[in-house]
Amino acid sequence: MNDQDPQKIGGTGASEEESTKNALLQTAIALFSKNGFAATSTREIAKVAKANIGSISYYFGSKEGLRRACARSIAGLIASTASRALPDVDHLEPDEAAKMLENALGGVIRLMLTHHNSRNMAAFLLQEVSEQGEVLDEIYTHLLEPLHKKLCRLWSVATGDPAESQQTIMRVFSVIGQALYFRLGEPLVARRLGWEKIGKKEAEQISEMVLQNMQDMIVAARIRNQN
Amino acid sequence: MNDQDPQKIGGTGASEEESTKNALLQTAIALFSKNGFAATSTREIAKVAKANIGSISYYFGSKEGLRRACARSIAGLIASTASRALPDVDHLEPDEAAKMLENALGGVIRLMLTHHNSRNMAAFLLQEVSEQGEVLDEIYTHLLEPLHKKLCRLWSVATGDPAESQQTIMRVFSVIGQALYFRLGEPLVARRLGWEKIGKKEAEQISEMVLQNMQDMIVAARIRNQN
DNA sequence: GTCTATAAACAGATAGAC
DNA sequence: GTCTATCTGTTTATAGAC
Repeated sequence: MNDQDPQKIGGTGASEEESTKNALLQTAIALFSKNGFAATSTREIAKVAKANIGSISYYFGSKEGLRRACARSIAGLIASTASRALPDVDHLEPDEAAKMLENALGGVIRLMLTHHNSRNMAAFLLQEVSEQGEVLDEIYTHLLEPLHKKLCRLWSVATGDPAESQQTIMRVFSVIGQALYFRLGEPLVARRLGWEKIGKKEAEQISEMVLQNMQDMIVAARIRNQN
Repeated sequence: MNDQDPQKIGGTGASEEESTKNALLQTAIALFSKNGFAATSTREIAKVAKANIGSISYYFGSKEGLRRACARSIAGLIASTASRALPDVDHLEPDEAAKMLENALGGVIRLMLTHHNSRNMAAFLLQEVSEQGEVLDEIYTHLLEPLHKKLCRLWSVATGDPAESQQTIMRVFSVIGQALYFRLGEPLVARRLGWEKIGKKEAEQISEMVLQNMQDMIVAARIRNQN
């Protein structure tokens, strides 16, 4: 209806035999994200992906197996993207660390609010978290924890706060939360602001504001640490 | 057949004829919130509520009707609670407005993170927003918009920012977003902080930190407005 | 108002042809 | 690898007894 073709994501040359598998995966991510896992039937996925219903069992074993594959695919892509955006965190000056935090967060916000696949992925992960299924463990261990620790180290260098203190951990979560909310509450946010949808221009405004909030928080933390 | 008296939610005083209806409503909110609308069968609701399956049709017409009733009940309760917490917003000094924002936000965070019904309600509303169903319109018009406008006026008095500017609207959303994220991402947040769950003590810590962030944002906004 | 039985549609999974 | 037909169980909704 509205989502465009579920294309290969970061995908380079998936072999011809796997194109069906990949189409199923991308379609499933899109539909699960949009309508939820339980509300999406395997028949619908197969139909949209232009595959037959049997192929889901063939490639993924079951509907639950398809869900796991979706989660792994997304987590892996985000992790690799993040490790490229935050290559080396050590030996930085406070202002460099702050700048790196800004770049990373700004990039994530713009990507999450505008890029179609990213929107789907964020929605998918959120549902997995709220349903607390089996994949949650994997998401936490392989994706969230290493990424969050890296951000906390950056925050520590930028502000002088200790990197693994409860305060720092919560503070970093609250910055992430600001960004995520604009994706999650998009229908409400857009309407309240008189926007038809959140496009490139609107994402830029949101990004600027969240980054300014973070900057204000960093400045305040530095002042607190001067005492 | 509308849902006034949303006060009786954990309800002791519901009239005898309506106790079945109320049990169905509360059970539905809990199960829809926990497992999602599509993943929850009417059979399960009836069983948990100790009612028979036919009673859902009898009282609410259909499963979709039950969902609408849940949304209305929650929106009504939140709206009435909020209007009690924020009775009069006019003729305030900046520091009074800031204090009122703090009290309201702190109250919401503590309630949302600890009180069982509030947790369910927040989860339910979030799902409705992300699914963009019919009730979304009602939630926006009767709940979010009036409440958000009130908060923006408070923010305006506290900081000097114009009340209905895009900046102010986004800023208030970002504060709400911080609070909501800790509810939404609770499984991840708790694990990262080494907490088993978010209880009263933990909610207090989160509340303090978010309120400090808001205070920092208000101070920074005041400074910007001095130019 | 409450409850049971049942209809009609739909779900996920699979066997087997090609 | 792909596709169809079909099995088995579950879903919502409803008709009708009490």
